[in-house]
Amino acid sequence: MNYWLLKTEPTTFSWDELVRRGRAEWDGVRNYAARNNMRAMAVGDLCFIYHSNGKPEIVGIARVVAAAHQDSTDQTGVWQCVDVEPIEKLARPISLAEIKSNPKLAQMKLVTHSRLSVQPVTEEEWKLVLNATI
DNA sequence: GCCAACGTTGGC
DNA sequence: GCCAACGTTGGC
Repeated sequence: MNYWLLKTEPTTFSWDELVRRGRAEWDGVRNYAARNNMRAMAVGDLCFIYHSNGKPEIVGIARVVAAAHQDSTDQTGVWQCVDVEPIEKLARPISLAEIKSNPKLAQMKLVTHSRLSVQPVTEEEWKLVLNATI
């Protein structure tokens, strides 16, 4: 199983909205690197949900429930998305500042490739973030 | 295929 | 609102 991080602007689509819907297409991604990461996802993989813009922080965990398929908001056939469902909110959100200040997390794509909206997370990083919430 | 111009993202 | 980073576009 692999781990990922999905960015979203909460004013457009927030964690709470994902919980309200129960399941959602992670659509609207228009970046090749991000799309390729979604193609690499398998059902059962876990994703951090990250709120960008305003108050940057990881807020919750979602699970991939459908592998990459045609993005219903795209007419060109180029873009794809996965479906995810919310699993749980973090015990407390982990801010970008906190991630940057932790030397063990300084290599996260969130820090080194800050604009990539769908990114892989290593198992070690995943555990370190979860440990930080306790 | 290079690279300048331009648009977007997203932290601050 | 500013601006750095970076992806995309298009002329040559």
